[in-house]
Amino acid sequence: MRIGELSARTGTTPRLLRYYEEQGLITPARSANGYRDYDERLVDRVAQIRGLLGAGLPTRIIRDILPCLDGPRVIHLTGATPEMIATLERERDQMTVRIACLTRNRDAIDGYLNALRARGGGTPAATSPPPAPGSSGA
DNA sequence: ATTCTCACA
DNA sequence: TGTGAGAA
Repeated sequence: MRIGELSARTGTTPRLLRYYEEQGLITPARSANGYRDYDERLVDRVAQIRGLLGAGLPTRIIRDILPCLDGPRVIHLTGATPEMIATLERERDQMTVRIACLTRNRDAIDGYLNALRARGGGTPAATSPPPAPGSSGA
């Protein structure tokens, strides 16, 4: 399939798909006309990439661990070099930090929402927006 | 509609 | 980590 179809089926913009290629995350074949030709399996692969990126992993790490994931489930335990284990441990710890930060911000927003609802109830009209909650890290 | 590159946030 | 512009 061409980039437009993969774009539609993965919900990512074509521009982003080229960017992932540039980062070495995917390597589509080329048709005679120079157009990228994406394999069917790339649909799931892009979903995996988006999931990992959404979890906060940098493309560099994803590029390293992606070959170790064949299906939705982890398979290549064989490629578990001590190097990779260390990076995975670091990534896990960073995720823990991000989760804590997200939790704080969610609670801050929740508290603000509750305060609003407690005194106003009605539509807040067009007043100036409140300052953002603690933006430390996330 | 697809390709590329350069530049920017 | 992404986006926009301009040209082919």
